[in-house]
Amino acid sequence: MAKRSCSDSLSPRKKSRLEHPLSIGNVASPEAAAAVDADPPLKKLLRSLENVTTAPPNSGDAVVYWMRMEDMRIYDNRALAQASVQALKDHVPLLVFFVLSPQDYAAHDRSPRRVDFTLRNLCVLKGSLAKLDIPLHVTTHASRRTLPSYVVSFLQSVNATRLFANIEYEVDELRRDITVCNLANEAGILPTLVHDKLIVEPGLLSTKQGKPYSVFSPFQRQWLAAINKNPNQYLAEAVSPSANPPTVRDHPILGKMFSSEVPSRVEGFQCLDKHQMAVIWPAGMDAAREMLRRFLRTKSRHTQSGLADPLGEGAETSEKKSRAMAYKDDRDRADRDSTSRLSPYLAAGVISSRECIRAALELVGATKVHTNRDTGIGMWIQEIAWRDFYTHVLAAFPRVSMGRPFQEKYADVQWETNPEHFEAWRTGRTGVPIVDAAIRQANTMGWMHNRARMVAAMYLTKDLMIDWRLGERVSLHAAIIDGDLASNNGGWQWSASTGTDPQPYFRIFNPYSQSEKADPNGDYIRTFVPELGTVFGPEIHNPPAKLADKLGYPRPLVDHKEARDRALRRYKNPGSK
DNA sequence: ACGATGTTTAG
DNA sequence: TAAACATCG
Repeated sequence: MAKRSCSDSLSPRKKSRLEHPLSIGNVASPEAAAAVDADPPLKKLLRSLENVTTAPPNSGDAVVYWMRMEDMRIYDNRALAQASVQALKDHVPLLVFFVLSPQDYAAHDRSPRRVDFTLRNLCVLKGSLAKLDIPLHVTTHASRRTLPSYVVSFLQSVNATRLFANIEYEVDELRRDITVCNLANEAGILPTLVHDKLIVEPGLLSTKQGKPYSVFSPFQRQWLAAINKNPNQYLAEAVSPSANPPTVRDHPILGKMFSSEVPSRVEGFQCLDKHQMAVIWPAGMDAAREMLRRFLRTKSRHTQSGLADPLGEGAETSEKKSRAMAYKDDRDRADRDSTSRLSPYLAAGVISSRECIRAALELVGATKVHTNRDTGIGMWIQEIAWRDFYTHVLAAFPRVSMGRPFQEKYADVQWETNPEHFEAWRTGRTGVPIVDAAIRQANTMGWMHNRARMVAAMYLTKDLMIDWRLGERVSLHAAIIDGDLASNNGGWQWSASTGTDPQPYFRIFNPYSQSEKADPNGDYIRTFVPELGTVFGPEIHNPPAKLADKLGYPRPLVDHKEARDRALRRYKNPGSK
């Protein structure tokens, strides 16, 4: 069973496993959580970088860019850009290094699909880098504990002078990188870690009291102001890496790396529908850019079934609204190809969010970033702001990823522990069509429409009253190809009302009215819930028991109104039944 | 990034 | 009479 993130940081005494027949993983004690928040690992990393004492080395055989599973691209990649500039300056070749770390993937509940997506992207990158005579060396290292020393001995084995990497903001990754920096420093290798994932780096924005933002709206205001004040800083494209001198291929160690293979699998992460995933989510920057172009430039097209055709070209549009332009009105429609579908690419860093914003601004001829015009583009840029926000929250309040609710007052909310209910939710057999369609979409596509995510998550946490942490783990672990710890955690805590959302606990979706809005004709439901494939009337949103029985579709597990009252009761008075 | 319910308004 | 709006949870 996978362990929860950061578990190894807690003393065994302070580990408290909630009494729960369903494993939600380890939950940090309030004291441990407070301690991590008081001095977040990101600050520690930045401090240890300041303390690096190594003098810039002037001889060696390589500058190394260590690519990780969240920055898998060559273009607009800050660490890679800096590494390349430095390599050129130092007259040494640039080497790209990647370590597959199965224990980390297990600890972070990565899905086999996500791991497979990583491998597929590595294959594409290997070829693209080779064209620049840059070797990509991919290895597997089983033990996450010894990974830092493994990385540093690799650096020594290629006689590296410098190490470049983009910062990963998860707690375990930050702690790993602190150790790597210290070890590299001791070994005389100069480490450089840079902010790259977000438009605005974590820690930069703060309230008038100097505290990190914990509410989205004011965060977004500041976020926009910062970007518009200095767009060149925040939206600039990082320089593309220069080619190595071709003589690198003669180097006894680096030369061999051109012919080494990217592993085809990672032990314990067998992806059973590799081929289908490769069709829906092709790897590589070209695929990501094509996805972006489709969103910005084409009008959505729907298949006969009503399911948005994930690979359909769409109609190139000049006058008609593109999908991006229609985003404001269409984004809550689960039955349409209404969203960009870029999340797998953004999560893996195959495309940068900077590039997304640049392309969106260019489309509407705007020079300022805004989120409130009626072009649709503004609403889409807001989604990128949410992405930044949740990583800022994770960086400033790392306990949210250690099993703690952002709002501690909800730490004692009583959760139901019915394993049959959880199993029904996980497999898409809750008897609520929109919820089941959502879950089954994730199980078949590795991806879920954003509105469907909210509806499905809200149903688990408020109707079934099952712990959000279980949903958080399972959604990443089982099916989803686009898992990002910060966004996933933020989304789940939003759904569970334990998060940063200042709206009170009574934000409870009515799954049936949500269904009518997200899927007015039932196309989405019929596509993913074949039992209901012959139901065309409005009853598809909530099939009468007789009809459900006849079609072999399950009856609802709970009555929504009763469940709603139960949730209201429990949140009003955490600890009560 | 809400829902249920009651009240007002447009037609 | 239904859609829009306001209020409260």
